[in-house]
Amino acid sequence: MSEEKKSLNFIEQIIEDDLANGLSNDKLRFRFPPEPNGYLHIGHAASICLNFGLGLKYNAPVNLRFDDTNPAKEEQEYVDAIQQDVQWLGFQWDKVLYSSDYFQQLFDWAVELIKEGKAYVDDQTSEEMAKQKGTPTEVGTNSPFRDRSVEENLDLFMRMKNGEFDEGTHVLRAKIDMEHVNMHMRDPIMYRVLKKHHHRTGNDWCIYPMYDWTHGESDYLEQISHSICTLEFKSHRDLYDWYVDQVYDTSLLRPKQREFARRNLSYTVMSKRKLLQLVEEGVVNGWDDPRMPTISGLRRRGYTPSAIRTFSDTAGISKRDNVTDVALLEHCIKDDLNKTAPRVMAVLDPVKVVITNYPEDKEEFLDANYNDYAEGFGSRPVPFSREIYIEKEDFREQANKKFFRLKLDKEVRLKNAYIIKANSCVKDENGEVTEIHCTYDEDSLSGSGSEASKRKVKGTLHWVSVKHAEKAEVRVYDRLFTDEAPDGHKDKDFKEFINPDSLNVINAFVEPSLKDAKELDRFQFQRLGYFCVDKDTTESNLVFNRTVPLRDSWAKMEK
RNA sequence: UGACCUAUGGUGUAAUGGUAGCACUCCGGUUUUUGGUAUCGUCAGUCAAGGUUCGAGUCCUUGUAGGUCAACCA
Repeated sequence: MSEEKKSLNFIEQIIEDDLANGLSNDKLRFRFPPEPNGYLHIGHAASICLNFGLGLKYNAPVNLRFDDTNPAKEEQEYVDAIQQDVQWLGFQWDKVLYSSDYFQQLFDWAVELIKEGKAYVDDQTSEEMAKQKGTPTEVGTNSPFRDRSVEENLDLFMRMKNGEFDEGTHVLRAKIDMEHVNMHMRDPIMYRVLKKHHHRTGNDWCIYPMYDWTHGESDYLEQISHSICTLEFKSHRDLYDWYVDQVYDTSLLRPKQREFARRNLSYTVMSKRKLLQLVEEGVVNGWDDPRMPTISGLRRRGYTPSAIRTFSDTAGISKRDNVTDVALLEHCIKDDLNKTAPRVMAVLDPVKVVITNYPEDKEEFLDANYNDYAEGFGSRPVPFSREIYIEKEDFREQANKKFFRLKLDKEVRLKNAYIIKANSCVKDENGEVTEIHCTYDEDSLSGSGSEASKRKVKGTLHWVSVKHAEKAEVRVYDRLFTDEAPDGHKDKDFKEFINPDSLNVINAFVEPSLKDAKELDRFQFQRLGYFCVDKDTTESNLVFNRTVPLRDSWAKMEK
């Protein structure tokens, strides 16, 4: 066995360097810090796989920490969904924690900062403060309240905490440097008044800490060694370090923030705000609509955790902007399902075939493997009778040699059954073929071992017996957007690129063995693609989602 | 007219001063009772210009292009 040397990504490189410089392996600790204000998507999966993957690689704990400092947007529903998604992806956290666990500690530290003259209460409006903030190219100016006495600041901050002030009237600010080249260092807000009910702390607080003040301190409290986030937080790093330095005890580990590029996928959008918009405006049917790039949407669509993990690993991480081809994601799920999904037969666009030399009331149950090319899948009986359905596109009255499906006077193999020959067809007033009359070769049954069964016939078709067929609703999905980067246009709104045909609902016929299939059972519909049972399935209505179609070289040739 | 980050085939990523590799996509061959799978192969890349070096995708300089930063969001 040759040991394949796998190169390290740049985050692993940083960790290896830290280890080489004396950080002991047992100090390694990571966290995944979602804000519970929306559902997780495939971009988050990159972060989840990265952080939990590092935990696995270095045998280090990984916390799931909800960054819940803004009660105006956050809800328990999201907390629950996020936990479910992380677990479904196959990862095990060390602890579930909440930034809100640290509200008291954060408050106490804030009081210390005030006492040290490093924080002050500002009474201005946000507009006034924005004006003083300057711009990236112009320095800011000091607030008139910047030099209040410690006593006054302490008194005001207590009154903020006690609910004496209305929202928007007072904030606590760190006193850093209004002329700093990094705007985040220009006296950032630490606390604002928010008289909102919090999903965990209820009405205990009416002041809430801001992200920057909370995040680094939370990392420090949990002794996170490497706090990994996305690139847009790069310029927050100065502040992160400044805040940590205010409370840092040198006997403890000092966490460090490092940033990587968020993962984008072609033909979709990845911002929570935009996804929420699609949900709220009814473009899709909820966060778990199978067209959504959310984890729950992909799950419902039929994706497996393993495929998503493989995708994340294969796509890798770096620090440059990217748009990963959705074909890579599709490749990962096809590759997984090809190895795991049983093969069954379903006809999505049926036309009736009558086998004229097959007895009227005869029926047979043919043994059909769930997978002809792999062990362990077993088989099931598939009913055959005089009338069957095949796909409309699998028949042509006449066609050239390249079309090796059913055509008049030519033969094809019916998968798991007999070789048939088309003799004639019936058409309606529009010239549409409504029925095809065939004869079958009685000795040609698949697997019978007879001479006739071994005959080489170019085409093989899938089919379903008419009188045994189960009706099923099949939801055929296409990409949600027609543009590769729908939100990459400065002059156009992403919604202008919504694909009007992203959902096609079909009344199909499936083989009877599928009658008892359960939610999330995954199958390959022979020659068509991979499908899974949707949660909308009821006793009387079987519903399948098309996860992804099979590669179709014939369709490409036809173009 | 600032600071910071990033530039490698169509896409995503390796190469840690020493043969530019892998995966996906595309295209073609072989196999095939799925026009699937498998397998073999083709096309295709270091942003530019200087410099350092025996040797530069990698280091330096200067450009160019893209991105980020001015929420009481995270």
